[in-house]
Amino acid sequence: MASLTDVFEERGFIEKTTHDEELRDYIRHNKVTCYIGFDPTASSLHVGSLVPIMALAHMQNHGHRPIALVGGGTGLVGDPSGKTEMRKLLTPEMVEENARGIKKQLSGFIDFSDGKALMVNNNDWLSELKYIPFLRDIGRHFSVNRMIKAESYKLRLDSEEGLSFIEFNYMLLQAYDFLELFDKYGCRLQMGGSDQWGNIVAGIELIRKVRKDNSFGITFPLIKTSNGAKMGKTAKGAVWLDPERTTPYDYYQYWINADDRDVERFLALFTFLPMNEIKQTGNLHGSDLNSAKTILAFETTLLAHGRDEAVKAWRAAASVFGERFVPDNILKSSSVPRDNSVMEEASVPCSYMNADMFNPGIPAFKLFHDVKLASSGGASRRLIEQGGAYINDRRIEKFDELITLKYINKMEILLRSGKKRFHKIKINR
RNA sequence: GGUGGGGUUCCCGAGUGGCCAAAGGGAACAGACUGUAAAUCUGUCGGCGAAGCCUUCGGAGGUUCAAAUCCUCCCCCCACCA
Repeated sequence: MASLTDVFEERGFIEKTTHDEELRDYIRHNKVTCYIGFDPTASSLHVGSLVPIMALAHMQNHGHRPIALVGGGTGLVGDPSGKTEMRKLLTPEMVEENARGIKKQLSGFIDFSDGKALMVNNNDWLSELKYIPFLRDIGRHFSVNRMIKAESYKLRLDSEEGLSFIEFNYMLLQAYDFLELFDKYGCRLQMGGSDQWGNIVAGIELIRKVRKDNSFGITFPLIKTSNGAKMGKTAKGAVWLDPERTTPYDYYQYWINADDRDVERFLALFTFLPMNEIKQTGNLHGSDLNSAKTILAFETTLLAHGRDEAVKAWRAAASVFGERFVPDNILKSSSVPRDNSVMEEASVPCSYMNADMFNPGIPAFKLFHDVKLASSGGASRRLIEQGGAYINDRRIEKFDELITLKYINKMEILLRSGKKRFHKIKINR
C-alpha cells in the first residue's frame, strides 16, 4: 500500500510539514496515532472542515489511529489564529451542546468502534488546570517575544481591535493538549489548517522541552475556490454538513456548481475515488466536465448524507435540470447512477397548499414571496418584472398575474426563480 | 484615569443642515451568452400591490420649517500617554 504521506501529497492535503524526512519515515514504519482539533463554535461542522475530516479518514484507511479532539475547553477561550476579529465568547452550555453535535457528525466519516479511532474533549483536562501550577510548569516554556512575532497573531496585533489576553493564552492551551495526548496515547502527530502552524509547532516544542521527545506536525493548505472565495462559504452563509441546516439537495447543488478549474482538485480532496481516474478529468471539456461535476456532487453528498440522500439529490437535479447521464468511462469507480433505473421521488424544495387557496387566485409576486423564492414583495415584483420568474417552465409576464386552479398540474405547481432555484407546491385535496 | 480619533444601509467606505433611502466599490439577485462553470455586458439591489407613505446612519433626548450632518447625556471601539 502506498504510504500515507504519498497519498496526502498526491491528493493535495499537505501545505507544510515539520521535519519532512523523519516524519515520512515515522509514518512508514509505525502505526501512528495522530490528532486534529475541531472547534465547537457551532453545533455542526461545515464544508470548511472537510479537509481535516478527510485527512483523518485517510489516516484510518491506512491502518493508523486518528483522534478527533473536540475543543470543549479551548472553545471557551477562542483561537485568534489568523482571525481579524475576536470571536464572541461562547457559554459553557453552548460549547457542550456543540461538542455533542460535532461528535455525532464525525462518526459518519470515521469509525470509532473498537478503539479504531478516538474522540476526546479537551475540556476534560483543561477545565481542571490550576492557574499557578500551569504557569510554572507550562507557561515558563513560552517566550512572549516569540509569540508576538508569530504569524498567526500578526493580523490581530496589527489590527485596530488588538488581541486580548484571554486569546493570547490560546496557544499554550493547544500546546498543552498535544502534550496530554502524547502522554496518554503516544500521539506524536498533529494536523490542522494552515493557520494552526504556530499552535502545532508550539506543542511540538513543548513536548521536546518537557519530555525530551520528538513529535510532528502537518498543516493543510487553506482551500479556496478558483474564484478566490473561501471553501464552503456562500452568500447565505456556510455550507453545513447537518442536513437540518443545509439540505442534501442544496449540498449537492453546492458541489455541482463548482468552478471548472476546481473539479479535479476537489475530487482529489473530497472523495476517495482513485487518483488515476481523477487525473483524467483534467482533460475533460464541456458536458463531460459537467459529468465530472455530477460525480463530485454525488460522491460528496454520499459521504456526508449516505447513499439514499445522494441518489435523491441526483434524481431531483435530473428532474429539474433535465436528465443527463454520466458516461461509463468517466470516473468509473464512482457509484453514481448512470441510467434511469433509480428514478423515483425527487427532493426539490417543496411546500403544501390547499386547492381552495387558488380559487380566487393568488397574485404571482405574493406566491413567490410566500414560498421564499423572493425575500420581500418588492424583490418578488422586481424578479418578475425582470423576467426571472417562471411557473411550470413558462415565464411570468405580469407581476400580479393571478395564479389559479388551472395552473395545477398533476396536483403540483413548479415555481422557478432564475435558472437554478426551484420550489414545488403540492396541492392537498 | 488623561488626550486624540472613530461607530453610516449585507461588507468596505463617502457624506458634516435641505438637491439623502444616502456616492463609489464589493457581495448578492435577475437578463443576454452558456455546460446548473468562469469571464463579459445590461438591469436591480430598505419596506409597503405605481403615486405617495413608512422605517433607517451606535442609544436616548434637544435645537430647527428641515438633522446621518448642529447641541447635551450615555454606550461601545481604537491609538498614544499614565
